[in-house]
Amino acid sequence: MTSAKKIASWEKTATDAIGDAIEFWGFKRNHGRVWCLLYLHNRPFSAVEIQENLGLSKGAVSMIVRELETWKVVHRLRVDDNTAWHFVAETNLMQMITHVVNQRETGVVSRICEQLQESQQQAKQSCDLPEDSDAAQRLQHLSRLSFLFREILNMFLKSENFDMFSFLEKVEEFKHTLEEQAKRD
Amino acid sequence: MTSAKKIASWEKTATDAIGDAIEFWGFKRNHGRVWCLLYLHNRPFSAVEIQENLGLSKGAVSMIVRELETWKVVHRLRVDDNTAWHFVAETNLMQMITHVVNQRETGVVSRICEQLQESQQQAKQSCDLPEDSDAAQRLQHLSRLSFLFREILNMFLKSENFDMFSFLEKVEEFKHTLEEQAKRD
DNA sequence: GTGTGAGTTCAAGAGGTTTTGAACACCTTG
DNA sequence: CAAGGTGTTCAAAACCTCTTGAACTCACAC
Repeated sequence: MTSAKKIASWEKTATDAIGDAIEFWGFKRNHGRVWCLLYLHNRPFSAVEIQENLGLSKGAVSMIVRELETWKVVHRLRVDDNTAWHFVAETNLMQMITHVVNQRETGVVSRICEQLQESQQQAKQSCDLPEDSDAAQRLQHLSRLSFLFREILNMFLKSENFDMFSFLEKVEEFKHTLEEQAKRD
Repeated sequence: MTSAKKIASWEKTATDAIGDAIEFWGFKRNHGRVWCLLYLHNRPFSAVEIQENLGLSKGAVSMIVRELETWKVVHRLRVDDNTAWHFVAETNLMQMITHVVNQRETGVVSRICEQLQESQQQAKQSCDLPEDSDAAQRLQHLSRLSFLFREILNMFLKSENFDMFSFLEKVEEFKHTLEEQAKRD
């Protein structure tokens, strides 16, 4: 509870850096710290070891490693004679990131796409927004932008061979419609 | 204070959607809601109008519009005879996003790059980490990954003509080193 | 059964951020 | 200068998320 026990200075710097990165990204700082500790050592750690190395509480370690497991960035395993669970970090960085992005972003982005479409529907149904009005066009732009993001995400996700070319086309196309809109203002 | 006054149903759906998106992105929900309101109407709004349309307090509107101004996603202007400030949304979506990403991400990503490098330095100086050890290589990988991200960001930022080709090369190169590392495990 | 250690859960607390609203400062006008 | 509308500030309140640590379950050993 008083803080870390055995961790080296360079390890603290690294785990904190990854912790900060991951927190900026919208996860908990300690998710990053725990994963990084395991990744750097590349051997099974018991919950107690994690607790001591990073100065976390028993409960915190229990929750964090389980969350890391559901993101599939940490794996649980038994070590021979030992009765306690041990944990190792996923080491395939690219695959790991792809997987996390998939779980985390896809849902949110899709929901926003749907909400914006719903807004367009509502605007049509209530007659207070002529379909060719300025506002309707702007709403359309937001909606299109959200679809563009979804498309980028999907391309990145099935990115064995990320189709940069059709992607670039889409970006250019979208930029074009934006510029036309800007001229009309 | 009791909530919105005149906003239409479709507007509420849209502003909330953008609010959610922007909040997921790490800003305040109300940043997104205010910007979206202004964007959809495309005319100068006074602080009081914003307050009434979105059901915010006087103080909140004051802070939020000022923050939006510093991000350059909203502009302040006087409207003819009127004594009060009015606000309009930036409408160039792509430019706007690029600009915000620049301000927001660049610093954070660079800081992480530096921290990871510092960790490598510390590891070298204290002799507890042989330079060719497993852990040192992993640390190297993290460091390289952070540089890759910075590179992607920079490319996106000066993306008049985003150089997809050298970008792809870099990604492939990095993937390659990761695969080699994976084999050695 | 009793004891021990591992692991989980959850209510309470700590910590952090956002919003509120009252106080204040500033104009402009009568 | 007094009045009224506008804009800012900031301490307090509301809110939300994360962590703690005690209580509990479970499994195994003696």
